[in-house]
Amino acid sequence: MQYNPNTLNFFERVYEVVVQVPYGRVTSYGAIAKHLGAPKSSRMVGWAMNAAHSRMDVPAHRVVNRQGLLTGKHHFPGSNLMQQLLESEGIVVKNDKVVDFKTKFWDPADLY
DNA sequence: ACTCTGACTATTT
DNA sequence: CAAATAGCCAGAG
Repeated sequence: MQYNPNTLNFFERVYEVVVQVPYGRVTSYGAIAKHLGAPKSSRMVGWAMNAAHSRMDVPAHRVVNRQGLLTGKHHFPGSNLMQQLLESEGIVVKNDKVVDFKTKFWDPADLY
């Protein structure tokens, strides 16, 4: 189902994907963007996360960059809340990077 | 309508 | 391996 990259619900679509990230798993901005049919709009996904602050149902802490780096940790309250949230889910974070990211990585396509 | 910005990514130095 | 570069596109002023 190819989405039409209209500005319509771009954020909403991002949220829909992010909320589906299973407990103890993480995904990347690029993967989400690609799933939305706009692989070049990974930055928009990050931007959407920024707006997702109002959405408490959006686990933004489960979204990291392609290297498993917690690039958005500075956008969370506190200094290391993002990492703590991840670790509380069983994710091992070292040096702001998800250990075994390859294994913990979850792709929206995995649902199908 | 225009310009600036950014929670990215791939490629190159 | 770290830093710089370029492409990318939608939101905000």
